[in-house]
Amino acid sequence: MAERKKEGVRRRIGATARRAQILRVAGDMFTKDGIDATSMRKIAAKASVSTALLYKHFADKDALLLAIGEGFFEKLMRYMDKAVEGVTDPVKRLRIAMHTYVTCGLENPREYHLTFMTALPRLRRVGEMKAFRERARRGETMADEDVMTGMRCFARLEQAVADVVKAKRSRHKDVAAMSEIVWASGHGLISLIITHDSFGFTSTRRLVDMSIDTMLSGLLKP
Amino acid sequence: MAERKKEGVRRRIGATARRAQILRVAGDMFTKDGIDATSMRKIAAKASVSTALLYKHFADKDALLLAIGEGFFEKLMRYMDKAVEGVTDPVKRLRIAMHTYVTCGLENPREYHLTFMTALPRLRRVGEMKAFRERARRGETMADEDVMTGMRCFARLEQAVADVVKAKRSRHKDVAAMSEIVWASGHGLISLIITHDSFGFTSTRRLVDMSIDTMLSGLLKP
DNA sequence: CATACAAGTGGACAGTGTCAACTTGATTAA
DNA sequence: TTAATCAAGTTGACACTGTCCACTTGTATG
Repeated sequence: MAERKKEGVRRRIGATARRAQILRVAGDMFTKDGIDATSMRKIAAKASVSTALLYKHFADKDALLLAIGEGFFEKLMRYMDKAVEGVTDPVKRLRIAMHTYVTCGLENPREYHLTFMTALPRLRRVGEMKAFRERARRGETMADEDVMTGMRCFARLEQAVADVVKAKRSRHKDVAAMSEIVWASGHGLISLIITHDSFGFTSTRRLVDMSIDTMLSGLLKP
Repeated sequence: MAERKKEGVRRRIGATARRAQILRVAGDMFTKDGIDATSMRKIAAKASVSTALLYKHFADKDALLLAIGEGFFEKLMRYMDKAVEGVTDPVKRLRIAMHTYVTCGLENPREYHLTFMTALPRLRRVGEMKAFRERARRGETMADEDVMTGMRCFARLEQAVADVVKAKRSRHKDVAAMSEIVWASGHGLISLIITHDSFGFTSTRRLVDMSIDTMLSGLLKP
């Protein structure tokens, strides 16, 4: 056996390392070329690995997508934690949290799009939701974990809102509702800007500032 | 030739009628089963027509999706026009316009998802945008027309905002920016509610009302 | 009746997600 | 050293996809 195939060599690097490598490669390709244009075969080729191996690490293409989204959630959370660090005034904290969320989305449009406008909707999409729920019920640990980072991310925002309420600076007291509203306005702003870029009558900077100001003066006591 | 094939009979119904029929069938299937699960072949089968015929009426699958979105824009516009009819107070008009937009989105989640969260992003998606722009430049009348209804829809909102500004009831005077903010908050609310339905701490009704109230009290003079 | 054109079809091409069945490399136990 | 074991990796197939060229057919008009 002096000779051996050049292609098809099995370089073993360990399961977790391979998983990370696949995530890196796939993430790059999805964000650069789009989801539909990035096939499992192409990902496998770029990772110098067989297509079937992808399916040993991820249940299907959507699961891969979702795992990439996870990464962005964590990035976002690090951003937000760092930004509010040391700021004590609750209103300022909330303003900074909102600003950071929007900025992070606008600065990483491809990742934001992938995570909040494609990966999650893909799972929740009407007609696929039921399948997803059943899959989760059948206990594929993946599901719980994946939803969690998103939850923890939202919890940060909720905490900021709760602090404002506790300081009696807000008009209402319903922390959950207020948080959802704040998130919605930020999310709407990001998704409209990064997809309908032809609506650029107003500079992005001004739009973001105005939006956050408007939201805050609507929420806070006069 | 006494005998003739049962399958493959060519029933001619005219180009516009066929186009409408295809749109109807495809719209139903896309909203019911999702985009990926609805193939061109399945659409063709349900419309009792050959697959190739679909491509005589629509350049590709995305064009078909976009045309369906068009239909929803028109529906939305009719809703909004009817809702503000006869209302003279500009602030009330704006509130009603916002409410109608959100309600329409929530009541037609599949169509909204298709139009604002899939069809348009599909074209604008990073990496495909360039191709779309080139296609448009090569003068495929379709493109201009399709963008237009969306524009006209947004123009309605802008008019409502402009009236509020004209009546000197608003804090700011930048109509374009205000309109974009208002749209963003509504869009964010709809898309979060229809995809992340597990965030149902707050009732949808309350969330919508609170969101619009907050937005308005942020925009209007105290 | 011939002709011309719109409306419609068949079948192929290259590519897709997925997975059962198999092979290989490294680590342990005798 | 050798045998056994099991995770890590591959081959090759299946049924399907979007797309489109070359062709046929219906119908209205001169």
